[in-house]
Amino acid sequence: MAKTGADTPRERYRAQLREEVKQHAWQQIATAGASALSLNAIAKQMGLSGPALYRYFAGRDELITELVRDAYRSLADTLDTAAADGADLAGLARTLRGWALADPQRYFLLYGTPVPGYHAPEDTTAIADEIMRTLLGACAALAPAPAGTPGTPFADHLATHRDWVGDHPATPAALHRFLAFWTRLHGVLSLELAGHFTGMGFHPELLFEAELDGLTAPLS
Amino acid sequence: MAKTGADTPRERYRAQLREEVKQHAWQQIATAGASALSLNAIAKQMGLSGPALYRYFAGRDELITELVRDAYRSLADTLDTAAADGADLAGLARTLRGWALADPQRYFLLYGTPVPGYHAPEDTTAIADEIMRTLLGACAALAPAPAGTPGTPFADHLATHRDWVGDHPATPAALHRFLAFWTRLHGVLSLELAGHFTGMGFHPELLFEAELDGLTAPLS
DNA sequence: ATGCGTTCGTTAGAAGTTCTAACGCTCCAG
DNA sequence: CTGGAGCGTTAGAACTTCTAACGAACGCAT
Repeated sequence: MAKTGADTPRERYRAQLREEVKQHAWQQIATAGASALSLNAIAKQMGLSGPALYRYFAGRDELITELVRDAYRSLADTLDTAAADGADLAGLARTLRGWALADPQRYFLLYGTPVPGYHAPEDTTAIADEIMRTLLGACAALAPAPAGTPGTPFADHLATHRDWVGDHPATPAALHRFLAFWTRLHGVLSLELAGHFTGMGFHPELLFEAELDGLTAPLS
Repeated sequence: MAKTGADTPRERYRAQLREEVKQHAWQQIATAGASALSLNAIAKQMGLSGPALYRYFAGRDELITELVRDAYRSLADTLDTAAADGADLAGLARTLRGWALADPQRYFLLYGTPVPGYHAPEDTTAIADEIMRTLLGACAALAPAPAGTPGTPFADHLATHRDWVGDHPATPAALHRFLAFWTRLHGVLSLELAGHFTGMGFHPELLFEAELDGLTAPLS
């Protein structure tokens, strides 16, 4: 099952050193942001000199892509295990918040300001889709609105624009709920993590919970 | 009134060249992002060489700070004139969306991923406060909920945590509405501008309008 | 156990970047 | 018209990513 094929000592060493590089990179990102990531500094921290890291990463971009992949993987696993432990939509929301607060720059690496030229490779978007499916499942698992409740106009639009859903059997109302869930929680989280609430006096967690309340109730 | 005191020819020239630098900087930011902004490239584009720009900006950081200030000023003015033209909360929301779509990287410069070390100078946060006040005013101008409607729990919290409001006579419900307005619209906008909706098939504008509908109705 | 070849880490260097220092030139003010 | 302030230049330091060439170490196969 493990495709972590580290049979030969060389491959084992290689994998280990790559991990160590990534660990230093995360530390550097957390303290100075992703744009300030320096291969040279990492090499120096590890006791080797400059170009040595190019044996392990084709360049700065590949390292960052690898970090993005790991971050997506970490979030997907965190949400999946929470869901497996019986977390409902609200539980997943709090899990997401905890994950984001644990390392804001990691969250921003996934959902922050995009670099205009950069296009994410196929497999990272695949993990992003997995995350969406997990959350969408929790949205679909909520008790549906009582029969006769009129659907939202946007849900009607989603009923005919659900390419992104794949074969998930979610109702348009669930799709609308998922998009509201995603965008609202991202809105609160990203502004909080960016420090736009500091000095305002209120507790961001309470705003998060207030939004969550509106999200688990029937959508207006 | 105009503190734009460009009396002497030198000061006039200086101000003009600063503007030209900023114009090139915006162009460069729009195409490659703020992190890729290069003083050298701007100098080359303008026909002068490298260190010449240090007569006009103390460094890259001061240039970026100036751009942030201009961006805040632009957004504040755009919203203020819209409000002066009688725009209500929904109108201001659409104005905000138009402003953001016109130059996504400018929006991200204000509300995107923060640089861990950086602290915005006093005056930029003052303009940010002005923007908040404009939007808060539009929230307060909405028809209040019918008497007897129970306030949200978060509004109760805001009733005792309103340091940030200054002396604005907004009700706790209006404060809650403003925060929901800000975070929800930022959520939709930032994900849309970051390209996270591309390929999903639905129209982001309709999601924006759906969120706006929920925002102008009484909050849950 | 002993080559031999792959892989590793090194230094050297090119092409960038920001930013400082020192030097003329130009233009404006008194 | 002359002195000084301001402007733009080149030189250079200290960085960055990344390529190229070299020696050394390691492990696999014989």
